[in-house]
Amino acid sequence: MIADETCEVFHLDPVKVASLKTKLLSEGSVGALAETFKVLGDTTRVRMLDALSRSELCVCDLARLLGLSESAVSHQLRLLRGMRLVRPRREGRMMFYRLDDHHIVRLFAQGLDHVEERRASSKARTAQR
Amino acid sequence: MIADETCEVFHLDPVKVASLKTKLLSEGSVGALAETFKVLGDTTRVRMLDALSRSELCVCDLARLLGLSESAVSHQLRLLRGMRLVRPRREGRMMFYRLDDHHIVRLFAQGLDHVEERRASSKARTAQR
DNA sequence: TGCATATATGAGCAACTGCTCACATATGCA
DNA sequence: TGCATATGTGAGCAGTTGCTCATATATGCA
Repeated sequence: MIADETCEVFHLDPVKVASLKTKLLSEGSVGALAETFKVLGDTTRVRMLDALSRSELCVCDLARLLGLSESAVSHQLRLLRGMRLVRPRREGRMMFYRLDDHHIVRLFAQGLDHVEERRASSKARTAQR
Repeated sequence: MIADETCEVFHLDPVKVASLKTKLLSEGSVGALAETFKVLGDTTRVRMLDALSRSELCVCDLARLLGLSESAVSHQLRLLRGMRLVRPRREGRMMFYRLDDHHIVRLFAQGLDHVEERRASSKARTAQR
């Protein structure tokens, strides 16, 4: 067989394949989902969003609280602003940021559930040995 | 001021800063959360997990279904296996994979909610102009 | 207006990621 | 055992990411 990339034919029932294809997420949904998760897939941004979900903070305080440079924080805030996850509010020369999308809090909570259960089940698995 | 990295003093009430610090997610939780979201932050893996959430598939069919090389799929499956998101089952020379963690499905659903709402509110914002 | 403070941003660099290509491993069957 | 098929994996490369450093912009105040 030449088998360039994949096998020539589906092993799965072709009818099932066709039905599967119609159920898959659209390209747009996949892209949007991945983009959202990608933003959340970085410890710095998770820490920033976590802090901002609890209190509105100026750039300087946020940087200091998390032990980051103001520049790094500012760059990340720009990204988060672009994704409409945080919202700025000017007060004199300071910019106060806060969470603009509380879905994030729920996603964090759900993500933590996942993490916790994974930890618990891996413990159980270790204990069995 | 020398202002090396951040401002010298918090602008926020020090009492509030102290209370905020105790509420923040632990280092471990932050790391685990970011790691989880990072895995989901890639279109290839989103598509793979989406497909596997609907049907158990062998590597070859999965590759063909999504238009990817088997090698690429295999590499990603290794990653997903390591994170216990998918589970393999051997049948002859074929390996069938399926979702091993249905939290993922809920995370996807929740992520899509977020995406949808963002889309809706941005439409509303455009319409206002 | 001129200077200090607070934030934003562009360039550039080191680390990481996801793919391909070549090859290794594992199973079924003649 | 020997060959074909199905999957797994290491190396390497191009693209991306997150940081720092230098500098720009914006605001408050004397």
